[in-house]
Amino acid sequence: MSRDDAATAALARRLIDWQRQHGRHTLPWQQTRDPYRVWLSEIMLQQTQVSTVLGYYDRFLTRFPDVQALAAAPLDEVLALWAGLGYYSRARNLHRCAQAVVQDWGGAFPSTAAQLATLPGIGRSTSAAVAAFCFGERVAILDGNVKRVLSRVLGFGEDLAQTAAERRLWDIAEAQLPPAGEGVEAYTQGLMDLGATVCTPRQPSCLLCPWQDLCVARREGRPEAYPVKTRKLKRGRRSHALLWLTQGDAVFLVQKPATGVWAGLWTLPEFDDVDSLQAWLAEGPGPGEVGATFTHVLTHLDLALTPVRRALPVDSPLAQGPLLRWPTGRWVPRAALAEHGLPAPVRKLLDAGPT
DNA sequence: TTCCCGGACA
DNA sequence: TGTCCGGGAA
Repeated sequence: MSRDDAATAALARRLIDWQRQHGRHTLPWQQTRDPYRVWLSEIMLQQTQVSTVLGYYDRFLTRFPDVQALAAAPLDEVLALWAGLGYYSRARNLHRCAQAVVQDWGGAFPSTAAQLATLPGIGRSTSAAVAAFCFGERVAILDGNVKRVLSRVLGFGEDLAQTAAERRLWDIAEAQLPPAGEGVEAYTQGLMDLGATVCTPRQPSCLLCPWQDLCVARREGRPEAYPVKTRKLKRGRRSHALLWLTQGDAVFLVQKPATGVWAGLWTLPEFDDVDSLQAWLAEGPGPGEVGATFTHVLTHLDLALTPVRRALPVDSPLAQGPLLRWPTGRWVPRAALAEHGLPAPVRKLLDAGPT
């Protein structure tokens, strides 16, 4: 074993020891090697914080206790349980993946990272996490936490917006793995825990870090300078008026198309602007009440949304014919709202208002 | 309020 | 390479 190999092994060993003493061990998806449970948690944790996932994971598992139950469920029901988590293509791929596991793998997840990565919604990092946690495979993850931790400790200063730099960091992540048979599970969990609880994006707690004495970023006195990422995201801006039509206890909702923003979720009918919405109302029930505009931010888009509320009398004929303009539309009583997947801002809007 | 963060896929 | 969300920190 060369000196570098020895140093690498010592680094991994220290992280493993730290994870066992100071890492997280009681998250709901940690007391199991069941690939279904681990996979579900990893998909939910993509782009999403642990504290957010905690509110969804158990509920989802109660409704879909195994991959067969999930595969057999209607997509709408999966989306309804996913509503509020964001990135709804994850829920579609989750559903497709469950069906692939049942149809192509006899209902049991494949046991290698390479095979897992062929399934919908499972990329290189997620496949590695499942394979390491469930099957002990010696394979590297590289999610946002790990990019930060590794680039800091090793002083990796290349721009991760460049594909070549990212590829090199993947190679480094593989080279840092502990030797075979030496606890890849605790090592992988340790990287996640370190990134989530110690080596945070801002104000990292370096004094709690098992690698503090050899961390390049700390020695340089600027841990927050890593990882290096140039990003020039110019956000576009779009505005809509939302028709908030109620009748008694019910609200009129339409289902979004299968692609695009909030794919497959239920929302209020959209107009290009308040004027065109009011023009439509003027032909029927009369003007609505214009609410305050609020902004919803997506990765490349600022959505400015203005709700316009109008209540219809209980037996109004307008509740039927004119609404045929929206083929997917339906009246949803308050009690049935939970069965419909609503985007977070729409859910908040409806919860805040009357009816 | 505004800023910042984070994987997979077409 | 652009497209997908929501929450938490500043």
